[in-house]
Amino acid sequence: MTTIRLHNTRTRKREDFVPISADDVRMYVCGPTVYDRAHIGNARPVIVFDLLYRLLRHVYGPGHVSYVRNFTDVDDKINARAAESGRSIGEITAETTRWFLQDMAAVGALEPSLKGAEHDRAMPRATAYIDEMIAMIQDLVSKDHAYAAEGHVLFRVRSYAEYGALSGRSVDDMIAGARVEVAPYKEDPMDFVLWKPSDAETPGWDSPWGRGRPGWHIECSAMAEALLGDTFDIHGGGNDLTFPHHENEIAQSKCAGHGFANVWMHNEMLQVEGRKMSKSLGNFFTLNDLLEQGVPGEVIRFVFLSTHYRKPMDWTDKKRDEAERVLRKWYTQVAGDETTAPPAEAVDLLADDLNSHGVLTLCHRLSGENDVAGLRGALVLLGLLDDKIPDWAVEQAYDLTDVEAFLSDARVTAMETKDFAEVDRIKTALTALGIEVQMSKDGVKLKAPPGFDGTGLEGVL
RNA sequence: GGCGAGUUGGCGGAGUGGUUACGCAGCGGAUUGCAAAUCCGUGUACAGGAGUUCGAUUCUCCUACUCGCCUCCA
Repeated sequence: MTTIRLHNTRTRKREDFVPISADDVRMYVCGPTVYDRAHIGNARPVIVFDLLYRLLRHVYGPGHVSYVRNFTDVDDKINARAAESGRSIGEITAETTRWFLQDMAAVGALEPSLKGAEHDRAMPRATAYIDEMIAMIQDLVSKDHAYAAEGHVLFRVRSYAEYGALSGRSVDDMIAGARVEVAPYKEDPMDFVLWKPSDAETPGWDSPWGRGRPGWHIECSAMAEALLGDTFDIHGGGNDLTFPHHENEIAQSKCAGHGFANVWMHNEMLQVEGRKMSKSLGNFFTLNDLLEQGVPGEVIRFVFLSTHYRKPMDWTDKKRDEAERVLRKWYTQVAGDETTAPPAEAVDLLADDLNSHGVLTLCHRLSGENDVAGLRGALVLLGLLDDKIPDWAVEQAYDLTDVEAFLSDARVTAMETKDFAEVDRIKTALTALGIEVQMSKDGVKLKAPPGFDGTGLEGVL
């Protein structure tokens, strides 16, 4: 069996991956807070961990992998969005969740699944696990790892000696550098909220500490335990979550007596044209914006896969264009073929800490060798190809036979008279329309650009 | 200030203790009426310094620079 090697943030080393149970390999990835469209950066962890999910399914079998990704549907940003828009929270979270799934499906991400369970249980909504969160908080309070104060419940960070191990910082350093306004009810500035009170307008649930809502960190700890058990294999997310989110998850779960995750994986951030994406720089856009502009999801995925997940990735128009050209070529090449197992070399590359770029390089080679089956298998493994070639890459059906004949006739005449003026005129005009003109001994061949509808041809004939 | 990741040819981007991939662009050639497409060929780049070593781009340390995180942003 292929040995997968993964970089573990916890140990800062690339390690052989040994699942707790090869019968059910379990992975948890932090999902979105559903208050708005997913921006392009949100797609990176989704694509990265989708790739890992596909690799795990390939190595251990599709029925032997459990992958959970949550939706955070209780959050102050959602509350704020509801207040400013006048819409209900339920409406906003339902719509945003739908958008998220559509956008991620467009970039080839499989939906998570849980071995032996209903499919949608693998994508838990935080609000469906409030009872589990309350139970976990009660447990932490009973073990003295948490305390109630003024309607809040706070995690006592000093009670967990290992706090900071994942992100490599000491509690004292954190306090020294913290720009935190310390709430008066906190025993220690580093303590974080497990539960907070809700007023009448804010969503809330009854609890031993009064009506309130959970803090963000406890959600993932509770849902991971409920769905994957108290010890599982891989926990993933963007590297901006390493601290404090993942550090806090570890503290909560470990103190509750769970083994929690063995391997921690973090993807690097995404930049746009060399700069951090932000609304103030005007380079902020959503996945949906790109899709609406006609950028195919496969092209977006290709660009993401062309940089290793642990390196910063830059989204540029140049990369987008190049990705489209390459994919169009490959898709044309593998069209009509049957999908077979991916080349072992492709699997090995991916197994080496997800060397997706290496697999793309291999695809270039397979394409050059015209190894259609290998190329197709590799593309399927990468999630760049399903059963059929995407519509945008299918050779355009626009019939140019008449034009080909017309040009061919003119060319035959020109060959005799040695006067190529008319042929050149036609060629130039066709090229201006975006049509690719190929002339050889065998005759004339024309290729219409994507979406060509014949407009402008009357001026040529 | 602390912590983390990164720095490879014109651009993108892999990888390796000892001849550095691959893609794009460029250049040369084949082919073509000319092109396009295709094919062939072509590039002495590994941030700087010190150390370990017979030998380092690859390991260690230091410096510089870039990016991210430091209470809820993937």
